[in-house]
Order: sequence, then structure tokens, then C-alpha cells
Amino acid sequence: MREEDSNWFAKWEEELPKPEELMPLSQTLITPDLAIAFDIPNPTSPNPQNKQQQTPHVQSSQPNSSAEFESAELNGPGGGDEPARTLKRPRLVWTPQLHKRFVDAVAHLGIKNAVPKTIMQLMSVDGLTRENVASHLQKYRLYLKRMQGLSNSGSGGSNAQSLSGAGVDPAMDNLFASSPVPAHFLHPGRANSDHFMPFVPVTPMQHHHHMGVVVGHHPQVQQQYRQFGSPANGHFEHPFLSRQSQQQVQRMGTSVHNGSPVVSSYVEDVDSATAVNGRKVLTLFPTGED
DNA sequence: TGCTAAATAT
DNA sequence: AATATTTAGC
Repeated sequence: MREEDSNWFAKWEEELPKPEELMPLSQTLITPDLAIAFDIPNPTSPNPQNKQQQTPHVQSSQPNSSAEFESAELNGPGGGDEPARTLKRPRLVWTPQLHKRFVDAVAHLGIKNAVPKTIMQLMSVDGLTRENVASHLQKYRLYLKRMQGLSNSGSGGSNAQSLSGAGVDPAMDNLFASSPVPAHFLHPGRANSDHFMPFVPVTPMQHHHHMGVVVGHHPQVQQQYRQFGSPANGHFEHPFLSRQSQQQVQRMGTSVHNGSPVVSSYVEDVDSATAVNGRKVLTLFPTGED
């Protein structure tokens, strides 16, 4: 494990999407209608406008202001005016890439430390809540359980990849299958389940990595894994940029600093953007990694 | 109407 | 934090 310590981070980092890789994709997600609605000239010629210092979005073509979000409200027939701010958070869509990150985090934490809170911190994905992780973890554990049962009862196929031919792929497994499952996940041999560091240095992706967030109209993604960036039908998604991780390990105690409310800035961004229609989908951009 | 993913409640 | 239940979009 020693040699890995110095390498895992680097390897992991390589897997992460580059901002440059994210933008092109996100642009394809913008339908003409949406572009017009948002006053976006066109996908190929973004307007180099303002750049907020606290939201270091890569390139910008997206007005991430809440105001524009509101005015862009979908639909519009009849002049129906929808409440711009709904209090509910958008539904998070677990893309294979996001899931990979999740698995990666769990893998590096070890089963023992892999609890929602810790996983969330390690992932350091903006907009991701502990609840999101907990819910996903629940499903993932369920998946692992089933995976174990099928693999050990049959042959020695302990690899998750074997599920392809195992007849296990009821939709949900699709996502999970997209990411390799570390061996120790399947057999909790207490022999070596505690070989990982209790904590991470913090801020795994701080410099150039950032995850884009998309709000759309399809919470239930059935064919999501087939093709990314394809609105399929009349639906559209609106990608906007999120800020980098700044929510590191902060509140450990009850001490309250009078410092600056750094959090409020990003919270506001996400909040306004996501709350647009009441029920929106929040997802991280798919990247070509897998 | 049923299924599934994700949210929410316990 | 884990698990159970509800919500919500196809």
C-alpha cells in the first residue's frame, strides 16, 4: 500500500474530467430554444462576458444568474408565470462518471470509513449533499449484496464485470456496472479491509477540475447510459457551471467564526439555478472517462 | 399502471 | 448512519 499512497492520487486525478472536456459536451446539451431563451448567441460563439470571481467557471457561455434562469422558464404558453424559487433541490442524476467518483471514494476510504459524510467529503463535488450520497450508498450496497450472492453461489467470478453475462442488469445495475467494483467490496474479508487512510489531505480536485451541473426535466433516466448529451425528445437540460470545491473539512466543532460566509455564495448559485422549475434535475456532466 | 431512481422520513 | 417509505418521471 505504500507505493500506492504516492500514486493513487495522481492516478485518480487523471481520471477526472478536464474543464475543456466538459464544456463542449455541455454545449451540445443546449437546445436552440434554450439558447435563445437564455440569450445565448449560439453554442459556437459564446459571449465573453463577465466572469464572477467566486464562480470560476471555465469558459462561460452560460448566464448562471438566477434572474436569467427565471425569465427563461420553460414553456410559456399562456403567459403562465412560474414561481422562480421553489425550495426543493433538484433531483440529482447519478451519471456513470459521478458514480465512478463515488466508487473511487469508497474504494479509497475502505468499507469502514465509507460512510456518507466521509464519502461526500472525499468526492468534494459541489452541490452534492450527504443525503445524495447516503441514498446512493444504500442502493450501491444493495447492488453489492446481490452481486455477492450471484458471484459466490455460482462460479469463482468475483469480479463485478462478470455480471454482464450473469443476467444481472435490471436498469439500476447498469449504472453500477459501468464502474469497476473493487474486489474488497465483494468479499468483506476482514483480513485487509482496513488498509486505507482515515482521511484525505483535503480538496482532491481544486485546481482545474470542476464538475458541471445540469438541470433538466428528466429525473428518471432510463436510457441515460445509452447516450449522453442527447435530449432525446423535447426536453432540454440547462448546463451551468458550478464553483470549485470550497467546502472542505470545515465544521468539525461548534466554533463559529465571524469570518466570511464563503458558503453562502455557492449555495445561492446552486439554489437559484436549480430551483427554477420546482422539479429539476441536477447532474454532473458526463465525461469520456470510464 | 408499473417500474425505477432519488428523495425523504424514521 | 442505516434502513424504510414516499415521491416522481417515464
